[in-house]
Amino acid sequence: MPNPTDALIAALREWIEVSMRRSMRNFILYAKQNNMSMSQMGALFQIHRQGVCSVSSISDGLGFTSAAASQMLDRLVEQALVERTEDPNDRRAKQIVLTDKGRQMIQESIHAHQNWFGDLARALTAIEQEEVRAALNLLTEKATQLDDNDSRMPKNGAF
Amino acid sequence: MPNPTDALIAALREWIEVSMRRSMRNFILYAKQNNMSMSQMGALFQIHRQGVCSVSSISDGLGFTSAAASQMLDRLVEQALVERTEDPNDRRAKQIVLTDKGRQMIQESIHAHQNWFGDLARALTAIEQEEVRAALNLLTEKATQLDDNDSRMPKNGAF
DNA sequence: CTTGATATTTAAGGGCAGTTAACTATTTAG
DNA sequence: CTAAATAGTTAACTGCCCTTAAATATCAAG
Repeated sequence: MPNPTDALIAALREWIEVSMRRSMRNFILYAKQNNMSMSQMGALFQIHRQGVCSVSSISDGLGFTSAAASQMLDRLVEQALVERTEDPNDRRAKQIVLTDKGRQMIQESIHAHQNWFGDLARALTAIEQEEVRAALNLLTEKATQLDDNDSRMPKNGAF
Repeated sequence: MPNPTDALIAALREWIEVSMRRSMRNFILYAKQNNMSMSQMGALFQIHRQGVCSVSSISDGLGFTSAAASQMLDRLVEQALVERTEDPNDRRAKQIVLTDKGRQMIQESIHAHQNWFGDLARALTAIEQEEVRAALNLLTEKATQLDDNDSRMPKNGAF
């Protein structure tokens, strides 16, 4: 006996299943074409979200040791995707930022996993488009509020 | 000058960004806790979607060689997550199916990345829940039709 | 100034992912 | 029946991911 909330949860589940499959497929394809691992893409997104960050905030966000992050950064620096400079406020720490090339890779990967949105939008009538847009904006708003209140969802999370 | 379609695409982009981040974070966490790589989880989902499948359909779906798939299946069989038996119709081929343990892992991973849906649904009024549910069902329906017509989105895709 | 904590790096090593190449077994086509 | 194609496995190898342990440099507190 599904109440309205359960019905909505079921709808979320179905939509996330189909949308995740499409988006992840394109995203993984893009990563593979550019010889990037999931961890590397995760690190890039993490840095993108934070703007400037430390080695340990990357390792914390991705859930592995700072030694691993340091080594992965070696490879990202070598590919000129990120820059690693000394933090002037604390000379033990490093400041990690994306290079232009790194930012471009982020943008391309986002575009790659969203390249089917146009087809989907055009499959809807103008009225449907407006209704769906309103619903999605509402969901996004509430989910963002959840993020803000949720200790399990730190600002520095990758993806 | 955003027309309605562009506005919808923007709404999709925002929602997918926030929902993917939450869902993927939980999914990756679950995989890590069970010592599973992304490739292994992808293979498991692929087998789950197809019910019964061959080694080469897995390697095709995930985009690598059949040798790699064969080796990965060794590890999944060893963990008792999948079963590999001879195909009675074609004795060159193997039939790959999930074990109960494999199915359970799929279910748990889905539950892990959807454990925030309830919080989100309860943040909406009853009327909003119904509107959002209708919009999501519409999106799911149209996206599924896209899948059916889209050669880039084969049935056997992982994720 | 010394002691202890913090941030990062380096070194060594285990394990998985994925490749190519060679091989076996089976099926299909002529 | 034979030749070619197909399905999968195995072996050898490369490279990345990630770990622990130890080292370096800096900062912070007394």
